[in-house]
Amino acid sequence: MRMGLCCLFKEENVSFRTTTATALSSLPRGEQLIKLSGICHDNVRNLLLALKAVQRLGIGAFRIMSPLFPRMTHPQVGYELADLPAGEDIRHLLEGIRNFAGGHDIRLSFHPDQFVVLSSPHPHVVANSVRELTYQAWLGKTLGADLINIHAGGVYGDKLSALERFRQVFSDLPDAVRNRLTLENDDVSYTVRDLLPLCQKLSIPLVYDVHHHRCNPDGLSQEEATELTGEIWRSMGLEQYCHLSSPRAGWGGKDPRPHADYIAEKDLPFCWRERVMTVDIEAKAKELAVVRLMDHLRENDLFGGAD
DNA sequence: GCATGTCAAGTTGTG
DNA sequence: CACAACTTGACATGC
Repeated sequence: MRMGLCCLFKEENVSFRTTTATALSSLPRGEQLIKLSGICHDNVRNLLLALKAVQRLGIGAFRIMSPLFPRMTHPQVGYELADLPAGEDIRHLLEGIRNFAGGHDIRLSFHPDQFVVLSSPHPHVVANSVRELTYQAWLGKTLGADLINIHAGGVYGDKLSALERFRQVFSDLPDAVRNRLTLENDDVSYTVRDLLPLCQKLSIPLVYDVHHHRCNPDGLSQEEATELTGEIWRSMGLEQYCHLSSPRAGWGGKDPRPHADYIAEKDLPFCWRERVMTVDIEAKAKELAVVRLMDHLRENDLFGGAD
């Protein structure tokens, strides 16, 4: 089992900067680009530090912050790498990051935020989403990240029509996006059972989030969901990807959806142990939570053959 | 200095 | 019907 860290660190001295469109708008274009250049340069240097920390800690996957290059696709203040004073340096660093990740077998992924919705009935929402995905696919190609994972989006009163809209948009996506796109079951709308037919038919890898499955059950057992989603990954020659988290207030609490600082060991599905797969750990204590879970598995000799 | 509210974008469920 | 949640730091504002 390969463990993944999501975006940020608790104790490692790695951080990512951002800026807002409002703050940028008050500057002339030249100063905007200088400011953005500094932020992007810092972020790329920190991404390399992040991967070095991940490698040192024995973590095998890393989810990259979507706004690594903040506001890059914004309609007013958007920009390209070539526009930035440090653009060439940044391009160099990106190449170094790809080599480091590839050389140390660190799997990289992206997880665009909630504004990326391909099933929306509103054309402008879909258009903005495709633009954002195109940016992330370019970044994925440059960095060697093979996965851009999104949710199926809104229901709009009828899941089947929403999924049909998704299917049509999906077929028209640029290759670089379509080759990386994966779908994940969410905690309110789309379950594994909802997504399986679409994913099987279009060969879209399905990221199985067991926490969302527990919050939003669909009649499938965890073993069934693991096997059925795993079959799609296997048929495409890819290592299966799953998500794991624990509820902040426990399973008896008011709302089980907010994530806890650490993973409760009993929340790791039994059938995942010994399985060849990547598991992103979604926990507030970040790398500390990943390391703690890996230590637990190692102490109990539950890590499978790969370790 | 420090505390606080806002920030591009969508959708759902709660109050 | 308005608003928080999803998530985090940067920035502007006001004391």
